[in-house]
Amino acid sequence: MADRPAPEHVAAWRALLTAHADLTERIDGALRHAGVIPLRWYDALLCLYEAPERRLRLAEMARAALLSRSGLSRLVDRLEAAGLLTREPCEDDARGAYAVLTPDGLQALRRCWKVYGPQIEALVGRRLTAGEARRLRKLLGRLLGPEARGSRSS
Amino acid sequence: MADRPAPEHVAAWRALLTAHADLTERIDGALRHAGVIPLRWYDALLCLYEAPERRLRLAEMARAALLSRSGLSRLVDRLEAAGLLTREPCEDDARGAYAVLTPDGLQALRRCWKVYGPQIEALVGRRLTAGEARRLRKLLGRLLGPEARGSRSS
DNA sequence: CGCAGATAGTTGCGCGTGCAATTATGATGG
DNA sequence: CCATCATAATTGCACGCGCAACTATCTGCG
Repeated sequence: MADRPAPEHVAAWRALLTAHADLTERIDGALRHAGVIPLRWYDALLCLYEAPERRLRLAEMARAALLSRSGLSRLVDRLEAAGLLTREPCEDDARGAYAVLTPDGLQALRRCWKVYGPQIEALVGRRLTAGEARRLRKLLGRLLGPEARGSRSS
Repeated sequence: MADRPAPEHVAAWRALLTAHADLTERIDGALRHAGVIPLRWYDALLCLYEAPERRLRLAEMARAALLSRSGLSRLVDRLEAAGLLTREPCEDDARGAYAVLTPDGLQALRRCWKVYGPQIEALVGRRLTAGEARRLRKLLGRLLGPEARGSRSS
């Protein structure tokens, strides 16, 4: 019942919180200082960039960008106002809409990467070897798992 | 100049963002659902709990709780309004103030842990062995480092 | 066909946050 | 002793977010 977690697990979780807060702040600060789009915008636009035809349904985009639907809706408002993407109606389903990356959006993405890339290199690349980074990615990936519900099933 | 990061490092960074967003959302949801204090409040109160005499200068607390000063100031307002801590003037320095944990605050901390602990166990403990958790913590810890300023030197 | 229920997206609302400016106090130098 | 600058904390402001409620459309069943 109590399910008390082991100290190692708590420490790992707290390290995750700290590392995230620290790195996010530094990177976002660097982006702001350089006058390029913020991290959230980058993430959202990158989702489009990686999608087939550089377009996504808004709900997909919300999932990919780790945002709530309403949050995404407003973000798309801002990105559209900035000319970095456009909304396009969906032909199959009149309720739905696509967000489509514009040339300006692609350019913003590239400009941002000129700052973002070096930041990742400075904050991650210089601190971890390639092998360590792979291990880190794997360990973090395990935390997402399919509900980890070995719980009972088996 | 370009400092392009290796794909492994980018993947690790993205995994960190994803894992943080996913776990934070789940845990905070569980806390809200259980009607206990949210994660931020817990973190802040825990800083006090771990401090000598269960009191901290507000600036220290801001650092420990990963918040800006203004953010912390408002958070302390809310926590004080909820009776979970009190502000006490600092004798050495009339500008400063301490935040001090109250008995109610301690109780809130314990109640929250009853939900938070099992969540960590479910989301981290069941997915990583103790050894893996230790490795994860170490890798994440390396990301904070002392500015990793080999920068140029070499 | 027509209505109930599900689904896509948007909007009202309140909250929490950071930045910049402000207030109050401490430290330093003429 | 007073002026100057640094520091601790708070406050004005605008922004971004999620939840819940809403509108519009699609789906299925009688």
